[in-house]
Amino acid sequence: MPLQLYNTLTRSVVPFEPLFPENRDPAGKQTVGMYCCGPTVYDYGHIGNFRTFVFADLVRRYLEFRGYAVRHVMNITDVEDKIIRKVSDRNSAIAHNPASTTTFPLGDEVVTLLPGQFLSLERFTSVFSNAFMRDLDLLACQRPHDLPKATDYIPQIVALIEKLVARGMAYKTPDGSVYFSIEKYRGCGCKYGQLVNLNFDAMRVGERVASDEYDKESVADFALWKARVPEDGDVFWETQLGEGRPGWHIECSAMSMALLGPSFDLHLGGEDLAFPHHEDEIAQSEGAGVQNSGQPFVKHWMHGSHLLVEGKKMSKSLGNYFTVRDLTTKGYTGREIRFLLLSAHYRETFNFTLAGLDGARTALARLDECIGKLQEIAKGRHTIEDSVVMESFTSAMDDDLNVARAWAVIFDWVRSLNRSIASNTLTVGDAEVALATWHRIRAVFEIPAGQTDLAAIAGGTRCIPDTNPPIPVLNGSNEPIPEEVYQLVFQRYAAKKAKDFARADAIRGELKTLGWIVEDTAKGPKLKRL
RNA sequence: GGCGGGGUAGCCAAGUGGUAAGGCAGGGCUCUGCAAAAGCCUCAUCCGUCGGUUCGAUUCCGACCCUCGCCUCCA
Repeated sequence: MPLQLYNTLTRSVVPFEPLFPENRDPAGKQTVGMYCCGPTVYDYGHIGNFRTFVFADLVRRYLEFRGYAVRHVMNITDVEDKIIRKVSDRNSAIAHNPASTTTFPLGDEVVTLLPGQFLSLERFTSVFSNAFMRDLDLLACQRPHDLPKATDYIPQIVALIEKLVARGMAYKTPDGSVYFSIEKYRGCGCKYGQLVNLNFDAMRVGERVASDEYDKESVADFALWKARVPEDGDVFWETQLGEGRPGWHIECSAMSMALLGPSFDLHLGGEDLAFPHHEDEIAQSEGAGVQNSGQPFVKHWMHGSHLLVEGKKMSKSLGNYFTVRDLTTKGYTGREIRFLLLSAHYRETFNFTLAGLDGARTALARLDECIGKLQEIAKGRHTIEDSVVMESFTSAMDDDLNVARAWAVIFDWVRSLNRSIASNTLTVGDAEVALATWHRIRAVFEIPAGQTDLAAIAGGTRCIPDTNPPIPVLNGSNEPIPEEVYQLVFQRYAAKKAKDFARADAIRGELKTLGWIVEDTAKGPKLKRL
């Protein structure tokens, strides 16, 4: 069965076929162009944003697993109303004392401004775009191949708008802004409302139209170019369209087509982006008439559902608004967050909870423990994958990325391995096969190595003095064991041998205060980091 | 008001016209001097409610209840 993915355009799960099957990379792999709407960098991203980015990462990794060469593009929106407002607020605070050097913290960074200098849009957005990159890394998301910033694509944006104006799809208003005309677009036989069912008569769109959009001919029309206004400060570009800045939707059209061509395979984003953002992207991109005849702007649209936090919509007042660093501050790791985000189907609203994160930690420990034992048995070697497990895994993932089913396959497999390990029937060869299997699967979920996964095996391990045969102290953590801890383990061994169990238990308590757990295994004491 | 998702064990979450995956928590057990964040076993007569179709429905149809989202910046 081929890979099947839900396509918002058809509202159904359909086989995934590259738009240009004949395009291959040097290695002979079919190429896939994939664009995912990225962050607006005015603050830290929250866990909901990252659900979408982890989802995009999963799509990319699974396509790669399936043998495609993916080019992954994600935009960084670095000019936008909220950004401009934040920069301007900051600058009006600074303006009170323009004669001296100003220093203030911004996000994770410290900004220093010389006398007379103001915070620039670029400096401001770089702080949060850097933070975004760090969060992506923490969640083990592969960096997209291209991370275009809107401000670097002004010429392409302007060119696209001019094309739309030339084709009569867009009009200039008296203030100098340019709007896209949905009526003209539909008049050319194009369909507006491909991603959502729109009933223009029943829409309550008139009720909540922002008051500053009075220049539009029709309420559904949207801004391509916003003419410069005083509040923009020095955030404007001098272009053939006049002074101003791009609207929001147009940057994605301009950048995606600049990097992936006028027609490409996949476009992803959060479910809220389907309308109006993605709908408008289609209108702009196809309205410009740059595709070859019969080709769509995007073949396959995918949308990730939102998440709830502790059963509620995230909100600061409810205290359930989490950024990635809020969670790491609470002691959770990137892999735990990633695992939890990858535990539910992407089109299902997911309830993200702290208890779920705790559960993720335990589940991951079970996985780590199993892989660690396999490493010990196979001495880290791996051969070929277990075809039965790989087939079950692939068939689950082929079914519109059914990660829940895929994890069930993995945990069933872990249980059966544990049974064999416990009964001493797992051969070195079995372990090598199992490790190869995990190696493949892990490339998709990319759950970073846990403690025992990286554990030092056999060679180099220190042994308890004067034991014959030597009893090794097993390191089940991913950091070196301190000398102090080694000494305590040796003392505990001596106490146990002398049947001074009170002393042995006391030492276990001491180790715990030092952050180490000791488990007595058949091979020797095993240390894990608390 | 229009459109679109959901409601499955204490919690999270798959799934099927033929009698309920997986994870966490809970319970039991094993190894152990004792332990373990070690391992194994166990844990829903039942899938929002009420009707209907069917030999048989949690799965199909209808109604209703509840809930979330989009229609406006938003992952």
